[in-house]
Amino acid sequence: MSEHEKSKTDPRVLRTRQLLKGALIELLKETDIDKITVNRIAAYATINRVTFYLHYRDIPDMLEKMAEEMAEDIERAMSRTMQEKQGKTGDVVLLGLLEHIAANADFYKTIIGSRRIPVFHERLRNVFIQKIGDGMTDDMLVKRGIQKDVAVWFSSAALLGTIASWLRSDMPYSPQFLARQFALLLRTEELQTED
Amino acid sequence: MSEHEKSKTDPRVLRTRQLLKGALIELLKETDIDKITVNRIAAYATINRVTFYLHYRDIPDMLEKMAEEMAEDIERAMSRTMQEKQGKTGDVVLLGLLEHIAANADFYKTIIGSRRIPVFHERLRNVFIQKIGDGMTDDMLVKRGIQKDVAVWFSSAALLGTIASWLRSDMPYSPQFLARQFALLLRTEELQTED
DNA sequence: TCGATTATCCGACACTTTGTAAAAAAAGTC
DNA sequence: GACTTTTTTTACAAAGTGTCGGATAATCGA
Repeated sequence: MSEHEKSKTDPRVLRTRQLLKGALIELLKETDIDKITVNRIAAYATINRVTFYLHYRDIPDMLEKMAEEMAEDIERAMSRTMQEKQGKTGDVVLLGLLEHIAANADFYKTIIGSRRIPVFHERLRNVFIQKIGDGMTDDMLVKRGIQKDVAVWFSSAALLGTIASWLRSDMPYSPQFLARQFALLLRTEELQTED
Repeated sequence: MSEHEKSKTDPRVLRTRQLLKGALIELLKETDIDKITVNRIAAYATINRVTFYLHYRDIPDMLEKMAEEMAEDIERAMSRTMQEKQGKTGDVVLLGLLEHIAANADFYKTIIGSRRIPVFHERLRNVFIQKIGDGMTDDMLVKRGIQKDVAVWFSSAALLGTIASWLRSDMPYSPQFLARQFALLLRTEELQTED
């Protein structure tokens, strides 16, 4: 999906990791995570099984590293739209996020849409929690009697879960529409315009 | 946690399953799910390993059955408060749900608070999706320009995720307080006072 | 281009886990 | 106490795991 290791890295390790990660993604499309073994990943990637252990400790370790890369991609996508369309706040970041996911739908559908790989959800939720926590001013909540941490839990879970459901049902709505729905449901607009 | 098999069932199978389920819960408190084997469950439960296979196909199957039992408990807890305090709608069900979880916090903290066992989240989300979908009237949303399925995705994910975070941080708020926070965040109140 | 370095492949090893089988022992039912 | 059902015991084949050491191949630097 993206080039994380720039130059300097031996092209052989690049190729190997690409093949292994690609193999895992493909296997995840047809098989449950529990049934996936190092054997099968290596076989699908046409890489020797021993070579796998030169790059990852085990499958959970591999998933963690892939989740980390995903988080970097996501954060990059969000900060990019921040720079492009400065002035507007939250909504634009959200739109950029959804557009990035839609653009790589094939990838995200398998790892986020799938219900059985918690690492990616976990990692993504942390990104959301941080972003949302940063963007949430106290006075937005206090006057409504809402506790900040509860609001952060709530919003990040809602965001993550809605995206997952959206992916699972093959994205019947456009990123623009969904971003608008979020705004309505979280009533960010009224809070911004009011008093 | 609760007695699902009433009489009629051989006390030996009751005892065995209780021991096995208890062992799994205990192991989940100290070990990651990936590291738990049938061997260790049986050993902890002081049950022969072969006996495990007389009750469950494998560990995922065992988790599924436990998730199903949890769902029954949850639904029972919700419909119970429905009967007790008739008249009031949504909020009371929510309160009953949170109180039930708080009462069995030890159990729910390990299976819902834990980030690594998707089955329970999955099963619980389905309960929420159904309940919320049933209780949501179209005109509650249409006039706000919100799509129903999006609202259901959003609310159930928010509910599930917030409960998970609440459990993870050792329930710093009372069920009453949290139920109120939900009402504020979902602005169900304004919607209920109408018609 | 050549030599040095580094990554991958190959065969092999000990170990754990899995799921199943058949028969004996134990516990529950009537 | 006889009968049924569950659990235990022992055993087995198959598969997966993680790690060697050495051979082979690809890459890098000069």
